[in-house]
Amino acid sequence: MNRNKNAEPTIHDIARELEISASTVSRALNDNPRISLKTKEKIKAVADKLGYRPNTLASNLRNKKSNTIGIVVPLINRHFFSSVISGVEDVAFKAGFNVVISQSNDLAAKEISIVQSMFSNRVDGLIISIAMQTDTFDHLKLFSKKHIPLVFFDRAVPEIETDKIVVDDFAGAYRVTQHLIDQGYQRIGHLAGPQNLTTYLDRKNGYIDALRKNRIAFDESLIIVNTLTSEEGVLAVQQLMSLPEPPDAIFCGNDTTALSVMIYLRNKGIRIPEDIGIVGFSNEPFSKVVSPSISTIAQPGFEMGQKAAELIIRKIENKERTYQTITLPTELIIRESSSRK
Amino acid sequence: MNRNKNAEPTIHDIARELEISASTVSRALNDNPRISLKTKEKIKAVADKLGYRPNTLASNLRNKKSNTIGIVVPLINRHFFSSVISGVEDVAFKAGFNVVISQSNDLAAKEISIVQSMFSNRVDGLIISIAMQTDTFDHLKLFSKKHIPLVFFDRAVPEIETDKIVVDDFAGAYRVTQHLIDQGYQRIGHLAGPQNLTTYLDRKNGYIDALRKNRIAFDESLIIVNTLTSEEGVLAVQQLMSLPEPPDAIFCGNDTTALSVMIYLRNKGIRIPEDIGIVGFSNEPFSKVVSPSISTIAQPGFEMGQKAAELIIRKIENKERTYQTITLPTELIIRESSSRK
DNA sequence: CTGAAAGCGCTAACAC
DNA sequence: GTGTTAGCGCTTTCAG
Repeated sequence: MNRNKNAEPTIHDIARELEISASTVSRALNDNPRISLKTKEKIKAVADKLGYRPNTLASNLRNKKSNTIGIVVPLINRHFFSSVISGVEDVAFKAGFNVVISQSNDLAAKEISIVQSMFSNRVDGLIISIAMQTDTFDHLKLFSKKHIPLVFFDRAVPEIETDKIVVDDFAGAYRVTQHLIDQGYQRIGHLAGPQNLTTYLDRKNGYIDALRKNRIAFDESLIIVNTLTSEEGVLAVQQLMSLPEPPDAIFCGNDTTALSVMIYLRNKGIRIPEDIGIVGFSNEPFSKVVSPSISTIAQPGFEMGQKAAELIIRKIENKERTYQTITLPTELIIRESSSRK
Repeated sequence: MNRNKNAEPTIHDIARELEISASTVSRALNDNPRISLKTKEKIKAVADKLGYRPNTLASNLRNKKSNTIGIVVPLINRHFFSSVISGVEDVAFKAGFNVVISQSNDLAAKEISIVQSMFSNRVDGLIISIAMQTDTFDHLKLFSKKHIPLVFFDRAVPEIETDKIVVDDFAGAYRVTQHLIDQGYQRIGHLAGPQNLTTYLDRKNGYIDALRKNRIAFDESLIIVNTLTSEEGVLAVQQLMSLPEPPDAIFCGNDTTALSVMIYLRNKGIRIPEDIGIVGFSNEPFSKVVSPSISTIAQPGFEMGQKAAELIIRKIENKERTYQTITLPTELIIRESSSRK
């Protein structure tokens, strides 16, 4: 029946050509040991001749799996996230999985919509870093409920018990704060991100803990919480510098704000690191090459992606039911913006 | 039959519950006007109650389309490419398409494998920027042959007639070279990328043309061709600076090499832009914030992605058969590294 | 070692 | 406005 020119050849076409059954063809193409080498070869030859390409859609439907891993990130176009995606793709491809990708733009509504669509598309597993905004989690619980592997990376939801790949934000923040203290800075401010996200909460807590361990008085007015965009970095530093006792160092919740803060201060004639020390978080590519270069905490994005993919693939294939939280180490990178000794 | 607990409900389950036929359910869920409002509502209510989620796989198989757009880039983790991906995702999602993504790592073999896998997955269209290495195109011709929409962006294959979204590399290179000349640079070198890629070829030609129009003698020894990594940038600048008559300006084929070249020269005590002018290409995020900031050509990555997605979706939906090449304008961004006047 | 037959979940011509 | 039926292309029991 499938005789018209531009229809894709199917296993039936090649079966008919050889006057055998489609099941044999299917088995041969899947290297089923029950098929003799001879017939396998014949079948593969005809498949080639006809330009046969398996229809994965059909196979997926039949097998009730899509061979696809979904990944949703706040923003594709951000170095950390694109590194993670790259890592996921790297191992997923080698394991024969496709990767479908979407970005939430840090919007809860879009995230929900994406996640539901991925469910409908029967992704075999979902890797996600939640949007800043997201504060309801039914769309994600759906996955756990249906026993579809779910892996959080970076921004995880504490109340959902599943696999998580995070970095040790607390320790990173602690170390970078300690470093500022070691450099002789005494009055250290902090630009914090949304506190509903554990990453930013942990960073703040690491900072507070470092102050406490060093018996430095903790001053609430030195902490500013926003969403850590360039613009908000500028607003925050304005606010900090207009305090009666302005800080002599600022731990910025990410490199983006660290940079905008530095530029603002430089324009005010304030010297970095002499007058004020600046550190960031994430080790964006630019932080190494700006002047002064920015001290920061490196997060291994590519490795996180690889780990997330490895983990989810193991879950997909073994159906193992134990969850783990993998905490990857961060690295303190000391550069010019905080080195005054 | 579908009675076991953790099986997903299907339209048959909801049909049985209401003692109607599955087709009615299908039609209702797809808002087919032939179904009365009442039954639609009843059906949707039951669907909700059962937690029904359409199985897109099945629907796709039946409809012979996957609602999926494939995109393959050399490297996900590169600002320009992740911007393009972001743009593609942006419009694809709004139009109800999924985006599956893969990276070739600039390896021809991996690219071929990816593209074939995407074909087997029956992507409705493919958006691709080819790998540096790729010099055979059968895997791509397959798409044109089967009339599956194919859109090239940035790095296109001249011999395949299809839609293309490119930037005007020639004009960009011309303008940036002209800018160097306007700044009084006379002996301008060029770091070029692989010449099998039209992007890099066009950049070189734009450079040569600008020299010619300005009656500047063209010196072959001032052009170095490599793959434009940081390391190769350093090797290239070493070679250029050891010429009997070294250049007084270098047009680097991308910002990455521009940066590594600058760092090398600075370490040698050569001043930029006073002693030597540097320009790059692509406007990587870092080029704005390094010191000196790098003059460069901005390519609208996000817009390219949006355009590519719009174009391919129109092709997917209309089956229109005319191809177009959209050339997006570039923008010359003059910064410190080339401004000595 | 191979074939027949059923079915994955959905859709759409065709009937009424 | 709704039901019947067949089938998308593949896999997989069950038989032989």
